[in-house]
Amino acid sequence: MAVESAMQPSKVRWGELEEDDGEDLDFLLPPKQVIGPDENGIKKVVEYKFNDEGNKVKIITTTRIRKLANARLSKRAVERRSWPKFGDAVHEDVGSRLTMVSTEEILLERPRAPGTKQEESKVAGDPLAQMGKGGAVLMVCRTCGKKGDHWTSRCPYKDLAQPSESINDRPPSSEATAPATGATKGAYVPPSMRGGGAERVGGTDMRRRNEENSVRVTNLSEDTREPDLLELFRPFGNVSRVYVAVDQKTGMSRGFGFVNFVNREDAERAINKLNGYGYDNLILRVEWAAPRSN
DNA sequence: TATGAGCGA
Repeated sequence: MAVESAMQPSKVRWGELEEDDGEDLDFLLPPKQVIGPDENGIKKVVEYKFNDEGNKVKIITTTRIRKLANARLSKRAVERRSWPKFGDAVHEDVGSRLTMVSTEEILLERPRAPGTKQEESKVAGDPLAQMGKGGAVLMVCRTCGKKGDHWTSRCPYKDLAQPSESINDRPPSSEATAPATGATKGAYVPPSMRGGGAERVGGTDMRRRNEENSVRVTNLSEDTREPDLLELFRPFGNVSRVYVAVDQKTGMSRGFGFVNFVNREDAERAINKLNGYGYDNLILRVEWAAPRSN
């Protein structure tokens, strides 16, 4: 009922509607004839139609099919015919064919499509090596081991003693943090259970997401992504979160991001060292982030 | 140019 009648119109396609105005009398017409092509390459098609006034009209279409030998090819095309086979065609019997379907694998590199995430970004290779686009990749920093970015003397980490003992480097069940129950050593202890169930570790409430020690990084090049930021900041200490602001519509980086450190001192040293540091041909601005407005 | 997501009691 209601449903059926509602669906009825959608079954008729608009393209078919036009044929319905005026009856289709084509069956009254003689069939289409194709004559030739003859030895001169002339092909004739004879067909009949009704014109707008409803009169029968005979339509003859004459086509000349150029024979290849007579075809007026460009000089260059003729010349190509005499080329020896090359590429994949060398090993194949392709007759006089000049073109082949290549089976060569070609990897297309798409600039970040919206929706794709960090896996595609520079972290796949050595990010800093790729930074020295076109430049010699002979530079190898003896301090941090990065290639292609900077010499040892310019290493942003060069006068870092060593990345200060970061929490992740410690076994999770050190005396201070082991649960009172005395778990097997090496067993994972969720932060909320560390320190005998007390929620405070190092003065921080570990049950809440760590929004502390948030560092804002601006003037990022547009192809800097989160893994790149992590690479850059990790040497200063344990990073709890990296975030690069991305335009939801375009997928383009908005040129700034945030890095959260577990330890405030590490964040501070990162700010001191990386603020003003040239990265991807831009000068980074690194400073304490204001708390999120939300 | 420039201070961030989204999950669901």
